[in-house]
Amino acid sequence: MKLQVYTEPPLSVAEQVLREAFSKKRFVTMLCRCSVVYEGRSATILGEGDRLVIVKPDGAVLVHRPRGYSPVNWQPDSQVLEARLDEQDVLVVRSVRAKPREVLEARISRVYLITIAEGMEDHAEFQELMDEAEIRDVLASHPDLIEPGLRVVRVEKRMGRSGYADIYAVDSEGRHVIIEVKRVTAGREAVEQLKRYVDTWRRENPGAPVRGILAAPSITEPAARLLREYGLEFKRIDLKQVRSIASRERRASKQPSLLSFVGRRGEGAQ
Amino acid sequence: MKLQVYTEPPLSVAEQVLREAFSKKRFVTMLCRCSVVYEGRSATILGEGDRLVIVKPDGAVLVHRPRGYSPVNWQPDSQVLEARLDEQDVLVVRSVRAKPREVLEARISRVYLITIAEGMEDHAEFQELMDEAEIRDVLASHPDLIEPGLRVVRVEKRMGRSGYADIYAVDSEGRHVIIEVKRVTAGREAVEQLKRYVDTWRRENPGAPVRGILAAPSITEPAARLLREYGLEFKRIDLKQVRSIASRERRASKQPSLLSFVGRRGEGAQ
DNA sequence: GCCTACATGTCGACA
DNA sequence: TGTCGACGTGTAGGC
Repeated sequence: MKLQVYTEPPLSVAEQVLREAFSKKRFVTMLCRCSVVYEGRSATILGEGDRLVIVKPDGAVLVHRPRGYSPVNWQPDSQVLEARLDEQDVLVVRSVRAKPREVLEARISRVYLITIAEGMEDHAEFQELMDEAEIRDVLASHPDLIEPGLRVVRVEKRMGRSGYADIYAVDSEGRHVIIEVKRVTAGREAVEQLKRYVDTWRRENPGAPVRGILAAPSITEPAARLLREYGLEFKRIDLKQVRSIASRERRASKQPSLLSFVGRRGEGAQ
Repeated sequence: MKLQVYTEPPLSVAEQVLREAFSKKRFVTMLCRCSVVYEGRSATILGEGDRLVIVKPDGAVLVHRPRGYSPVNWQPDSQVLEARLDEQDVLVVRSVRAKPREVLEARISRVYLITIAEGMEDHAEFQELMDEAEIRDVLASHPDLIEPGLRVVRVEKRMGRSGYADIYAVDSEGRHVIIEVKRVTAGREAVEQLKRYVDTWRRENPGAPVRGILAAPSITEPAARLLREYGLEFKRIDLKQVRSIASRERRASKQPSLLSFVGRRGEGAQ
């Protein structure tokens, strides 16, 4: 990786440096004093202050204030990147995104530092464990975790136009069961989602008995109330248990090497 | 703002620099080669590659890959920040968040650049224009945009436990009208939200006629179908019109200076 | 390209 | 603190 560093460059120098960096699609970070104007789906104005501005090779732009996780302004990607000196000796960095049409402008009055990185190498795989799909798969292959005697018919079953039911099964008494899985506390929205699937199923299978089960580590009180109102059911999922099954089955089937990383420290979220 | 820049520091130097920066709550950016392990609400593993690591004074941590808007790993805030040299001469940066308990570890094999910023000054106001609240207020003060003869009774009316209806009004025939406002294309979720409010209202006012109107710039086909099914209505909102009214009224009432920024360039979304 | 649902979503407001 | 809803949500996946 090659790196260029410019400390306190005059704005005219910064302008040239940024232009070249943008055209050559470098990875740019800039500590500067700037104000920001954005207009697109919404519109925002941010007064002057010290910020970190990041411009990535793919045109992603991030403006970070000294605090917080979220960028105050950004562009997920941009097609046009410009740097120019304004009439009043302000360095204007302008980023335009085509669809939706969005414009972001940082008006920079002072540059503390610019770094230009060329040839950042990053081809590593990103592995996510315990996302909803994995929980769903564990439950599908161990339906007893939900209810004894449950027989899984299908995972990710399309429910007409309503979307996909996570698990579609038949219970010990032959009733159809639609199961919606959530990896976090289920709120009202999860209940509505399950309700939609059950309604769709009922419409397409008039008269046939069907149950709806919301499977999640927990549920909010209002959501539980709504669930009862709709005649649906809740099944608490023990994430620890699911985790241990998932990691065991991953160990048995997939890349055992990577997994050794996990579980070495920390005992997981409570 | 005071700035320290370290180019290609040995890991032992980087360790000391980071420790001091963390303890003194500096704003840190680091270009480095690292792998990342995260465990908390979920768990992830990221192999080695060149990344930008940001640590903010409040403990926010961001790890950015060369592409894309989203950080690949992060910590919205953290209570514990450590830097230490591992047995195998790897610089480990560990960030622990208390609630929920989440741990992020970057294992750094090489440091290209560290910058430590002290005293970043950023007290500027962030102004958002045309968020849902502003659209709602414009519609509330100009109900004719929704329907002639509409009389607004209340804005942000609490609907039992269901949440808040954006606008609560009475139409020209004396029927109650519940209006849900959306800033963007309304999907199924918006329809269900409105339905919930209308249902709640009906339960608390049995027999009284009530209408539900979804006011949005557009609506997805499935959502429109669902809306009809529920006996609710859709009213298309002309964002341009709302925008011009909002900016006119802002100009008349509030800070006219800031507003001069907006509208100078760009003609709005798409 | 539309639509749906997930996300370590984050964040703010309010009961 | 719990719960809810907005967000310029971003992002992946299906059709």
